Amino acid sequence: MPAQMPEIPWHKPRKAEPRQPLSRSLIVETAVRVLDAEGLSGVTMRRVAQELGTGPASLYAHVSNKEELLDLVLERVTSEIRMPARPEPGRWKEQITEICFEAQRVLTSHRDVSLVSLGSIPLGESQLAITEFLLDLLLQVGLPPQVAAWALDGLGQLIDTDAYEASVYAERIARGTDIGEYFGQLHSFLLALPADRFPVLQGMADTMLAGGGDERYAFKIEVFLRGLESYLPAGARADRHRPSRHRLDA
Amino acid sequence: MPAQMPEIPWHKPRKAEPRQPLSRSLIVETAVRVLDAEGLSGVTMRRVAQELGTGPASLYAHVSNKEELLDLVLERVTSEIRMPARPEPGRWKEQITEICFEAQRVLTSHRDVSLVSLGSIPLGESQLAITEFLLDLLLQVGLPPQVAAWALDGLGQLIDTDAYEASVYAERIARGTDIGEYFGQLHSFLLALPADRFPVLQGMADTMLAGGGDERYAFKIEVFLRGLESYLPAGARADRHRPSRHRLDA
DNA sequence: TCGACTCGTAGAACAGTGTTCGTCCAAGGA
DNA sequence: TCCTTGGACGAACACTGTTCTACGAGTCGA
Repeated sequence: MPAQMPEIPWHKPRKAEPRQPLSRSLIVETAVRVLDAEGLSGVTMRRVAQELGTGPASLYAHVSNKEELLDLVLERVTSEIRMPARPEPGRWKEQITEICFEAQRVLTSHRDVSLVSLGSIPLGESQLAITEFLLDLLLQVGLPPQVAAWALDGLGQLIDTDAYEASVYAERIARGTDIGEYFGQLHSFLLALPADRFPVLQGMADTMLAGGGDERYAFKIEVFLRGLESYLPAGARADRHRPSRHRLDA
Repeated sequence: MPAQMPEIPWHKPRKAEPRQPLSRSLIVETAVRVLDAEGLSGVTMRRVAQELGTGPASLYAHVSNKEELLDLVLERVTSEIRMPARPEPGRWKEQITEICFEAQRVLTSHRDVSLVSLGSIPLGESQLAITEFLLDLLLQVGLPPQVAAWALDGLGQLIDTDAYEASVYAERIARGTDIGEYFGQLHSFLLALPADRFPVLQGMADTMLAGGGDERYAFKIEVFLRGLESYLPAGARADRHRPSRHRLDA
């Protein structure tokens, strides 16, 4: 065996080593890690590639777009949402509320990922599974099919929007904004409004800012579900609907 | 008067000419023009500056941020929303519905500007005026103050989200996607779902895709308003609430 | 009338971004 | 064995928001 030739110095070996072979799912996993660590704006092709010890161009063999990558990230995150075993039409409002909160819990646990879901039609596997579950539930309750179908749309928007709003808050806090001070500023801003043009708003400054995110979220869900309830045929309304008292009711 | 000295060639006059002196409102106007012509992603500091015959750095004397510029753009757009002269509690649901559609009309007439309003607290003058109007209306109807306050939150989210969703559609069309073909693909996608895991969804493909944007929008508004209605104290419910028949009611 | 002193105007540059091009290497098939 | 194929990837392109720094014109006080 002859002595090995030295490397020609300017002809470097092409790469160091990618520990694992690059793959679609590995890239998505990494992107989620970066997302959790630095937020959605931190998820750049370069950043993800760097985390994998390579350059951005390498990602494009497995993912056609940044948009597609983000869709995959969203789908992976959505798959963490744990759904109940089966629909319980007897307590459909409670069950939907629980699902909404579970969804928000998962979404907000991955920074501002919910921004991705706004304005994108949910066609991922987990997203469809959730749709299927809710649709089934609403039909079992007795809602007309068209009402159930459109209601899903609204419910999805409610979840996404609220999750995004919550994450905007969270990001603000993460960036060091004192949330108490922030609310104080908001409060005094409302109080400082000219009373001749904004009499109602100015007088209700406290009421406008009352309640935490969860409380407001629960309220919006309840309003939507009560509205849905009104579409129940008379028969279904009788046995399914046990009107739940609420402290805001008169 | 002596003959004028020639210009030293390499010592060019610092600038050509900004027709009008730069100003905050002129910049915002220009940004809106660019927005209408090229969409939100076309609104860059360079693009706006170019339209004004100058460089991006010049804008920063009047506007501290791109974020601030976009907020100003949103406020200017919002000021185009025409509100009714005064609240009419006797037909509050109809009036709110009209306002929602008017808001959507204005927002979608400026491409995808509604993306700006998602996740930003509406503190602009026109935005506050709308809030003031709706709050006044809801209180006159007889809703408890806390309900009215939180309802505004939900109503705003509904308007913004739907406007954004509509604009995503519109942008897709503007980019040349055949919308009929697109819906056809969606339809056959739903039909191709495995029937064992998505029986309901697969069977309701038509129902899921039924209805145009306006119809769906109207439905969501109606659901939310009916939900709100249920928070009316018994007394107010009697005279204010004339239950409106709806073709989807059973 | 003359400086000083602002303040709006910009060119250049910085550190990023998503994406594409063309080249390289290694594995698989004929 | 050669040839093809497809993933990897350095370099580059055309952008982005923002800052630095110098320059010009105008105003104000002396």
